[in-house]
Amino acid sequence: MPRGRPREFDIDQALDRALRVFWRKGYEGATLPELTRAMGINRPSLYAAFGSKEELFRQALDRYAEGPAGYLGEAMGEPTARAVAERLLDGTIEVVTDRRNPRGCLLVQGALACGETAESIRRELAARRLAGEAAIRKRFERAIADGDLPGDSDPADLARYIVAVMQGIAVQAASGANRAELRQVAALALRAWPN
Amino acid sequence: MPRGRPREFDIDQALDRALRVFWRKGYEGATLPELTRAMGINRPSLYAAFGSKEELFRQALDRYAEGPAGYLGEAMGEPTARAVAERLLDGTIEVVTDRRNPRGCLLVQGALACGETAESIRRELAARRLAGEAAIRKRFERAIADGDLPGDSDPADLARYIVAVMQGIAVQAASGANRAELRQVAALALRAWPN
DNA sequence: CCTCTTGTGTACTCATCGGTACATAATATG
DNA sequence: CATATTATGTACCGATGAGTACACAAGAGG
Repeated sequence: MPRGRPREFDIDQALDRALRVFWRKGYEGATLPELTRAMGINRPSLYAAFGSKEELFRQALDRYAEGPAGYLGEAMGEPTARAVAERLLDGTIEVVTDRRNPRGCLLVQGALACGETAESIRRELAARRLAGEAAIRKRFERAIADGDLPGDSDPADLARYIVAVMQGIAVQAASGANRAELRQVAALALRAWPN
Repeated sequence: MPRGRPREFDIDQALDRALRVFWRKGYEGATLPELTRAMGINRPSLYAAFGSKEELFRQALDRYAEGPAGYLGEAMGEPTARAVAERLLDGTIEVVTDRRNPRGCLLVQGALACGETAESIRRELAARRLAGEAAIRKRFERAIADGDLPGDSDPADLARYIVAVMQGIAVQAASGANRAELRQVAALALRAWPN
């Protein structure tokens, strides 16, 4: 049984709300008053529950990976490399054009406007982007073994290409591109796919 | 003859230095102490010469368009749509991997971590990105008239695609991708080009 | 030489940033 | 009921943000 006064808010819901703020504003752009207001709690409660703004951000990143960016993991389960690529692009478009979501990619948006303080945040985000790319590369390596990618394809190049297009799509969404326009981008990008 | 005490610094050089800081840190991430230090002047001189941080940023954007992003205008002069696309991708790679430059694209990086204050900056950057895309689209429309793009190609889609890849490349560069890796991305992207 | 104009440098303003001290409220355990 | 423990809310902290007032310096025109 938990001792002491019980927490009066739902910590998962609060984290979700914080994620939205970080997603919209980036790490440094999200201020504590904004965060606490969106989370419906006050400052000391935030610090008691999450430790600090930076720890809160890292937990929000984890939640992002499980939730809005979950399509990335799901895509890995597609049967062929081409299906993986299609699913990655479609998933990106779906997320960045969903009206309930901020436009753009948290891993891209979050990194900027970093004072020296947030240099560690910048590295963290770059590391997470690279980890995603590495997972895709590994999936494409398997695809070559499976025979659904030509043996002379370079899985690292293909992974980098797909990730670049995904990130480009995210930026375009932030510039105001709509779903249909982004689907055309994805379709064009897939014309380059080896077969 | 100019009246009063003469300015003791080169205003163009100072603007160049400011551009570098904005490029590296974004609009809000660039602080006045950083800016004045890089520019070699003190705060009142900055305000006297440029008006405000926001006006300084806008002037830095103009300089960016003429300087580091000048390849965009040059690319429009290429004889065919494909050559334009190649030049755009190559130019992007050149700029974002030049060791003398910050990594990434000012128009993408600058927008982030915007408090409400800087919402106008955000819009300005989105507008400039869209203006660049529109210029590319117009060039591709001409290419169709010239016959060096198939008549059933959609210039808007192609422009959006190329811009997306350019922006993706810029993000990848910020993640640490090197020139050779980005050239592979560009080569892959061009496999999708209509012929 | 005096004055007018413009640039420079120091030292300030006020707002806001992330983070916290402290008093109080709410629960579990004894 | 008493006490230990944890959460909440107010009100603060020092640091730093953008922007500026003001005294002084350097030139031009008279």
